[in-house]
Amino acid sequence: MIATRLGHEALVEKLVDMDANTGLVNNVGFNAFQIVLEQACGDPKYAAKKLAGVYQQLKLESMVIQVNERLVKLDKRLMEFLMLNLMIAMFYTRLSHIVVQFRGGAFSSGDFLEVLAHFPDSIVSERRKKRAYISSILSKNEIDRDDRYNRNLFRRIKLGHYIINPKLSVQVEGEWRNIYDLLSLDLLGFRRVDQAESYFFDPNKRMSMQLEAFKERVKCLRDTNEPDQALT
DNA sequence: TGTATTTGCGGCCACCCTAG
DNA sequence: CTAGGGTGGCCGCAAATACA
Repeated sequence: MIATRLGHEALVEKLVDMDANTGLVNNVGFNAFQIVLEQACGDPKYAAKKLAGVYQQLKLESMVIQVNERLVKLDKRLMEFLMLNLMIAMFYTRLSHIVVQFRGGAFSSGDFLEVLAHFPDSIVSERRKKRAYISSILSKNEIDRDDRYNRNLFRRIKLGHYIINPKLSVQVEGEWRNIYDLLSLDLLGFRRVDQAESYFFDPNKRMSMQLEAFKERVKCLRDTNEPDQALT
């Protein structure tokens, strides 16, 4: 994990060859790939120079998730695969800011646009970096969308703003975990310092209130089947 | 094992809605 | 009222499957 964080390609290769388990998660619920993405999202230089090498060495294939008692396989070639992992990767660093900046907001196409701009074309084609395309993926996989290939990955909480479907589960170390049990809602608003694997809280009254409201809403969506009142 | 048919899927594009 | 962009339909390719 440290090796991926630092973008040390040769070391990652060595570890993967030694059968290091890339599915293990750290204390905030991230696996090696998601740590790579978090790093890439916050550091354009890392995205441009280190990302491609480490990405390749991790030898990703696919991930399996569980939604509505159905198993859904996401192949690594699918944009959905990358976008779900990006949402996870941006959970602590970016989501907190968005929640505070825009009342009742969450991830929007602009967040992906901004972050993907620094990704090399070998990982994301130019076409896939366009706003229209990103929007269409978000929309297509929104839980209420009537689309043949809707994978129910996202929940829209207002126009153009999405979060990971609160009823989505991922398999971690052989166990099915709800995504918001794996990612710690209580750590929203904390930030990572330097290369450390831990997060620190930056206290701010207004921010705390917005974050509390957001956390409550997500918990409610996860635990009930009521249609979301705030969505018009 | 080669060919036909089906199904899955990515991406293009136009319409329409929303915010300003 | 307008521009920007979210939304959803659709087209055509490619992989999978069925069948001889």
